[in-house]
Amino acid sequence: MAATLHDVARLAGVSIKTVSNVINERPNVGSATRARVEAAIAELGYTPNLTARGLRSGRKGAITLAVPDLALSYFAELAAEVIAAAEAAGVVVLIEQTGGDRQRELALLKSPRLNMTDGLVFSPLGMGQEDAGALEVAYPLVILGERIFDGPTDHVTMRNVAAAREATGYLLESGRTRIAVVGAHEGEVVGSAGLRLRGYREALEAAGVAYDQELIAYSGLWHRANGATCMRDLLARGVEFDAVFGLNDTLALGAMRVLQEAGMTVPGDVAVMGFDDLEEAPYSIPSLTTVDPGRGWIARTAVKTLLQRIADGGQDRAPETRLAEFEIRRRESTATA
Amino acid sequence: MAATLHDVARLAGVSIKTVSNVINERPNVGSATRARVEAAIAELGYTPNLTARGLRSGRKGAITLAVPDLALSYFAELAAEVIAAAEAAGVVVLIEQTGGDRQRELALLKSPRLNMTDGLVFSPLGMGQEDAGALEVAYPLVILGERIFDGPTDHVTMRNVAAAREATGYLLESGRTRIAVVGAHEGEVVGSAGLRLRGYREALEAAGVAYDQELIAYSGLWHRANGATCMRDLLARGVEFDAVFGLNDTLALGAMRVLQEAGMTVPGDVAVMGFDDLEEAPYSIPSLTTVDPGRGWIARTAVKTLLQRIADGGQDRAPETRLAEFEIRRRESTATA
DNA sequence: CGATCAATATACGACGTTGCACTCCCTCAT
DNA sequence: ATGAGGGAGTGCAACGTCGTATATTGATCG
Repeated sequence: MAATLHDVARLAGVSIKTVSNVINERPNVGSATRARVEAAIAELGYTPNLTARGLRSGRKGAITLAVPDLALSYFAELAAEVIAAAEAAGVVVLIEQTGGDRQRELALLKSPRLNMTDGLVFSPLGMGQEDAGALEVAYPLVILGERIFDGPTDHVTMRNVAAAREATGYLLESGRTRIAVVGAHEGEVVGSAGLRLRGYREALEAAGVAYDQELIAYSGLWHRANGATCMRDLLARGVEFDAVFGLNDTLALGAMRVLQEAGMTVPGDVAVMGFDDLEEAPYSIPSLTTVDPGRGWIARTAVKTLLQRIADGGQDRAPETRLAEFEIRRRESTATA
Repeated sequence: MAATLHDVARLAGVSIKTVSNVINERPNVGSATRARVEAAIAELGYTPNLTARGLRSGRKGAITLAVPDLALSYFAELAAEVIAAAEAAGVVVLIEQTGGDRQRELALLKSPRLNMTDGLVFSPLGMGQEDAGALEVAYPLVILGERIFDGPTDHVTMRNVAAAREATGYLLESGRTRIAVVGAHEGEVVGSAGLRLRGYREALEAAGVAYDQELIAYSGLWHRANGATCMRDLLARGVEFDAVFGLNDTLALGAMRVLQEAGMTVPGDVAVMGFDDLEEAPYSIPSLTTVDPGRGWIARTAVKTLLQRIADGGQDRAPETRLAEFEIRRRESTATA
């Protein structure tokens, strides 16, 4: 059995409350007493029971991170940074996977499991603007991503429209005019797909290039396989293009593979642009030009914001939206001759 | 404030214990009473306080998974499967990252944070056989990987030697005789690198091909960049080879990129074999032949074994080692003309 | 019709911790 | 000498749940 405060108190010859005070570094403990208590703690190998502490104090020292799926690189890298940021603040992270399924996401928001932690960083994928009401919850919540705006909670996200506009603009400037899009979602307005497509259209418009519906390839989940499928579809339809904008890196890499299979050269025949700046982007062949959306900043800010809310307790400050800065990472896949 | 058993009991006009009995589906609750209690639960939106339950019962319904880094694809995909398996058993997963650092790993094993969960699935990377003693801990522990054998705990792992032998054998059978190895660890005997290299040597021996030290490229962490570096090193040294065995997929992909940069064709000039069967392996160019080491099975088995130990309580059954089956996934990177 | 028994429901305390309110005693200014 | 001030340490209660022991009820049986 693990030692308790009682055991330590008995050994040190003080009250259990004094031991508690030593552990929590409170004032009003004499240095001799403190030393005695610390010796007893060391001797018994005492560690505080975090469950009991959580019950008594209401603080658990843990947060939940909910993402669609850790097998999707973007979310794995995001999770890695969230865990690191939380650890730096002395907090642990519990991870839930929703599969990007709206029902599971809505269920998660009401799950009793959440009361195991002090708050939630939530990256929804299936929910939409119409579900904003479901974010009205009793615990601290920070949402990520671009499925819901102006919700009742803090929101940390990236500048999708501006970044996609700049990415597209970069392709246009380097002389490409027929830019295919891979991974669009039919009819979507908000959501990463919708917003990035909007940035794409804005850039075309600014450059006076006509938007051509033919160039848009639609897909479901942003898996590599779907990027490949989109590209096969474009090729099968015989659409002419000299550049591809993958709405994320995974799609871009899948598409690039098919392009090369089909005998086209990148960037010679076709330039390829991604979005996310995954760890693998510099190592594809050719290396992938992409948008670094500020993932690390997003993770750190989400954690900081959530912990702030938790520390604030019940006070209702107005919800805030925080936007990460982005940057185009120029690599080989868009090089000009 | 969230409702408690007391609130429900008051509303339903029964004792708090009866409510508890309803929630825990115990017998000896009349159906009329049960209905009344359930109505009260619904009306108040009561959910059990898991912290209090954890304190009282000693079961928290959560496990910890400790891995080096979620940004490493192998561990991200492993974590995804561990979480899925745990969820199926109604258990949540808390993730710790150790950075593969021996000190942090040792510290984690003694961390008070672990008492927030019921047990640990631990994938060490920095610890070695000499640290086996540190695995003697008071909580249920299942270890993964190949850093420590015959330790005091359950162990779930893959058949590294056999799989590497078969992978190498496959290259030999398809006519390759000068097989470079990427990602070896100098002097390592256990550990994935050491074991896979041993499998490689065994296959060479079985085929009567001499082991050539020149063909082995060493690296630290199995990042893509290190695969690239190894390959640059091999090319710089002017070593002749007609195949590359990357000790994992990430290394193989990094190496393959450099090969192609250098103007060599895969699999024409050089065949490339990986290990892990990452989600991206089928989508590289060319698609990567690799060893599927049974990651899903490992995740499920680790969770099942841990939950079994937890359910068993203090009984000390002898520790067991469970080995996953592997399979070679034949793809383009090793095709023969 | 009273005794017996199972089914149903309850009361009490404990899990290990921390917040609050308290006592004691020493110091220091008046 | 007196009282204010505050450092040091204590005791009690409570967080919300569940296990154990016990009380109550109604049904069954000889």
